[in-house]
Amino acid sequence: MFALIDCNNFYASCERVFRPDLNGKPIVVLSNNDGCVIARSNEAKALGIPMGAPAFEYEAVFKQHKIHVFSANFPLYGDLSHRVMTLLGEFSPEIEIYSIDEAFLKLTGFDYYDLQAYGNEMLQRVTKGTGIPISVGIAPTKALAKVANRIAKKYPKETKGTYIIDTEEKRLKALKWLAVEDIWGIGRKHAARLRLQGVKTALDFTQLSDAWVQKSMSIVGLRLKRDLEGKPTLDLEALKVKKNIATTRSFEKTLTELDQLKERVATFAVTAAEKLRKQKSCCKAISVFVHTNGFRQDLPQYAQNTYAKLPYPTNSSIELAQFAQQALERIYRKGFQYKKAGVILVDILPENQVQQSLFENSNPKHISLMQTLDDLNQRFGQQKIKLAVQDQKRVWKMKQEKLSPRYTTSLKDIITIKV
DNA sequence: TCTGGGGTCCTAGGACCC
DNA sequence: TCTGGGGTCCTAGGACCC
Repeated sequence: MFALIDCNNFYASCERVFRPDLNGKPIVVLSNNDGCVIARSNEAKALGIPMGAPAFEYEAVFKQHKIHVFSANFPLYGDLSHRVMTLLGEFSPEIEIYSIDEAFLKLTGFDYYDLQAYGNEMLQRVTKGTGIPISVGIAPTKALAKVANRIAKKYPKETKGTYIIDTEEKRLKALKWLAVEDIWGIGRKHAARLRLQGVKTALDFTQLSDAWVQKSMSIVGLRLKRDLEGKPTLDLEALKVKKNIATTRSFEKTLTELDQLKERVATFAVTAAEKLRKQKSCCKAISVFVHTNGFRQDLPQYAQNTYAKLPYPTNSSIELAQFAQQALERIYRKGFQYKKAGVILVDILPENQVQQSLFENSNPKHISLMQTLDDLNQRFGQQKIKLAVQDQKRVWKMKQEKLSPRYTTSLKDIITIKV
């Protein structure tokens, strides 16, 4: 059996951990730059706030219903996620951390366990240990565990947060209940196509012919079908090193000058390089893009990206910042108001598999330099040590007007208790 | 009239996830 | 005025190899 554990309204729940006064109150969390809604508590969902709602359009609604609005606080969410995963890891030797708020556990050898009780135990442990509410779905395959989890979440009272699909009868009932567009792995496009075929539920989907599914949805669709049929097809996946590493941001105010963009792109390259070194990799190529605000059709639009093979593999912030700036110069055009830019490191390989070249290599001194840089930044705070090309005056601040404290990752934000 | 067979690598585009 | 960010996998087709 597989268990899928999913944190309920994760970001909103994180904001409540140190603010118990917000229990039962509507909460939304905004994306970077306080742009749009990326998480909602149940109360906010009930008020009809959609996912992705632009914050400026909903300001009046937030006010009217006294909705508590937060800027995204990713250090807090990342830390609480880590705590949740650590606790879940106690429940099975085999765990796959699927996303920041979800994990699969493989329950091999649990035949004589009361899984309902086991799910309840997970729930108690995580709630007590972190304050984050979770739902547990248990079933013979990953796709069915996803379905079971959905049921647990939808009917918290009846299921007490844990639902198990362990009989053919329950499987059929669950699949009949699940709308085709809500199946894990079926997105908007496929759902629309399936609807045209008369497929309304997950059960209908499993009754299509293998050939049709494979032809129109590739092997991915076929695997999913088998998994939903209760034939274990998808297995736990090991933690993999990333094949792409991106740092991209929208700007609060548009930029027009090359120098301004160069500073941003250098900073993005530095951030991406830090992530690259963290997984002990180098990259052989880089991609840089810029674009104007696509929502402003009244302004001249420009969007361009470029891909550059590097002369040698590297993970040095200094070298990558230089290459990123050179790439930017090739695509920059004067006369546009730029809204967003990004750096994506591609062609990633482990740093111990880098081929030395006879002619040109990454500066070997940068290895210890980057190590020192990372150590200092780790100790004294993110990007305390910067490159000279980066903004020294902190001109570029993200719009984060409703940021909560970093309760668990910053000593100065730690809560004080008055006795 | 008739023109082999079996591969790999790369890229763009499409689909999906959280 | 204001609209997020970061990933994965699969397929088809072209170029190329022996």
